[in-house]
Amino acid sequence: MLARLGENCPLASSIHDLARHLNISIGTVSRALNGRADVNADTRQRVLDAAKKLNYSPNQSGRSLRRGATHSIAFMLQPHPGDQEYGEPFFIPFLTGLQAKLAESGLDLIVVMGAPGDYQQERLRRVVETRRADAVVLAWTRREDERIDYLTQAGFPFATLGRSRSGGDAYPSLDLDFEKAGADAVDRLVARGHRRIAAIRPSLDLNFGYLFLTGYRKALRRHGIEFDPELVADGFINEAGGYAVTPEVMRPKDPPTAIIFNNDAMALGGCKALAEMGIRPGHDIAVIVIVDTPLCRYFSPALTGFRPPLEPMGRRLAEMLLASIPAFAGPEGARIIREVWPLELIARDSD
Amino acid sequence: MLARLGENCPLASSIHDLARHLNISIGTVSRALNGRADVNADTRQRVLDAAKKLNYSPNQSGRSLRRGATHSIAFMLQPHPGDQEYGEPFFIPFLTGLQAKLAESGLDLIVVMGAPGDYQQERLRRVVETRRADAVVLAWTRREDERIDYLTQAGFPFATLGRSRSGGDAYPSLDLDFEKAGADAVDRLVARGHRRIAAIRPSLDLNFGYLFLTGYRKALRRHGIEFDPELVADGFINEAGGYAVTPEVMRPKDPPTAIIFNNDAMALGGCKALAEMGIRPGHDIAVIVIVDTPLCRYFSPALTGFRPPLEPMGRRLAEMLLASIPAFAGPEGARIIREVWPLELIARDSD
DNA sequence: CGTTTTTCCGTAAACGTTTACGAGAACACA
DNA sequence: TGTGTTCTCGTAAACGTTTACGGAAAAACG
Repeated sequence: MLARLGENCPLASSIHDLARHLNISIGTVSRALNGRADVNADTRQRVLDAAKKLNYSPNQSGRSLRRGATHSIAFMLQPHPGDQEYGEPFFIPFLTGLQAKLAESGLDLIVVMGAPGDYQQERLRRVVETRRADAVVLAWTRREDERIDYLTQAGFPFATLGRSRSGGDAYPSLDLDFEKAGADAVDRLVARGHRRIAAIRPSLDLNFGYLFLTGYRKALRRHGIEFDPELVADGFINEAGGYAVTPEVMRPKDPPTAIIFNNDAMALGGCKALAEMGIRPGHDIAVIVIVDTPLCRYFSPALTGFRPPLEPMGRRLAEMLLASIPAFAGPEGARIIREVWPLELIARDSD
Repeated sequence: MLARLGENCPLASSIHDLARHLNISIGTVSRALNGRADVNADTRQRVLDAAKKLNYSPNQSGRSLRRGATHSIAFMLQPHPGDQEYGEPFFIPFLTGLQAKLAESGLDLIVVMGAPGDYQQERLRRVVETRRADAVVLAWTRREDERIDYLTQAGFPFATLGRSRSGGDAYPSLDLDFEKAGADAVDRLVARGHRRIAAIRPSLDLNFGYLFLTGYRKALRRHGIEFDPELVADGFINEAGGYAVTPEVMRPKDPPTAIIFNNDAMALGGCKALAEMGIRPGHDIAVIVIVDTPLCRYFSPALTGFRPPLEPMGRRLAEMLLASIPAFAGPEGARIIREVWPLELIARDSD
């Protein structure tokens, strides 16, 4: 036996209470509430009034059970291994947009926390198997992503923030053009006279790190610069990771004159490491961040980088997810939309 | 009509399927699954085996409906007004601890997003009225908090991260000793020769900002320093807020020689503003942060501050919440626990 | 006025669980 | 053998909805 509402909870009226109060049947009450056509306009109004007066709101469990749908979408939020003290601020604006758009369709957004490290498989199964949500939204996509394989194989609706090679094109996805951003960063640095350009990436198989490096290498080749693996390092995708891994690329002989960091947290940690080595970002070395946040703007020096439009991305991915689900898509039918958004470089003081 | 699972979803077995497969009644299956005593050990094993084989897992809606409990706890996550681009990383480790402890009791943690600005009242009502969760956890407590009034009046179980004057002592709460931290910061600065000490707080009525200022003022008085309201400023609780508001306390005549920031984001924004004024934190002015995060450690200079033990706090608050709910509390019965944890100053380079 | 259509509403089943109740079988005891 | 107890299981109701179905009353039509 688990928690029950207190007896003094004034919000426990059911559809039966309304029916009794109005002396009509529960069927009529339900139809009136759901706006069906076969109910008299007058009785509908009486039901609506009574609902407001008795503070009625539908029991979610009952409704879900009957409808076979929960009216909610789950976002899988995953602390990364190494994030004991600090998390990813990236998602809050994204979730704000996601929830705003979902709310317009009467859907709730729930965020499901996983334990660090298990990469969500277990949590995801739980959400799917207990039918806690009608669809899920995934982030941190990997190149090969077992979550995507699982969901497609299970026939469970989902959408992803980020691309993957898994699952074909059968699901909606929204991603940023990290490949182009990587190339743009190199172009800009080369135009400013740099030839030795390092790259700091998150470890794991995160796809955006892969895409970034692809663009980086292509641009180097285009400029006739030979790729030097010693100038690339992978680390935890947080401050500690950037801090730990940046010294690795600062080779004693022929060190880089510029570093591209894959995200803001790693850049902040990396700049700390540089400072401790007596190297001043923006003066002694150029720094560009691929995925920045306002943190980078308020850093000294303000870091040049690409700002992802997180809130619009959340809204858009919600639209795309809904469009892919037959029950939600309009008369034109369900369709899978995949988008890759451009990333715009914002020049600040660090390069 | 909303989304339904795809037909190829292999996870749709119900208790009836198990019963049919084993040629026994659904009652027995349910009892076996729930570990009740009145079922033969042999049949129980057969049920368990079949459940695994048919990939059974209980339908959450059905269970919730029957039990009158959802087996899940909701955390209300709220983007602040002004957080268009960036969110609060503070909560991820807290949520990690919360979910870890709840999972030990078989409970799910769901995070409910609100829209920025409405301060959750509407979302909260929705969660409570549709009975989406058995209890909720609140953060960002204000001195007078209508959410707390609402929940106590509704008799709905909840716990808070942070204290409030609302609702009496009828609910569990876990807070940090911001008053002592504020005083400790002043003590440390005074011991280092400072007499003009500014304070930057979040606006709104957030209780921890109030507590901090109380400690600050008490310590000033203890040291015989007159309180100067011109050295106190309130702003949005993010980088932009710190950036915007810090110049206000840098009065041309008799400026402060030290600033205490209430949290990490405001401190980072504030340091940016200082840098643009040609004032170097750690050299020209001392800086202390009351609630820091690893960001402060990786900043240059590393900011002196107090680190909240977020993950343990999450675990503890889960324990406290569970202990307050009769259905969960052990034989000793439900009890309300309220705790205030000390905050330890970690000296770094900024003061 | 008789017939057909429309409007409106009540009845009851169903969604997947849990659980109170009772019944049959097996067993113990006198 | 008769009575009482224990073990195990099936039956059925209940949780709060939604909805297919049918029927009564009203309206429309000839």
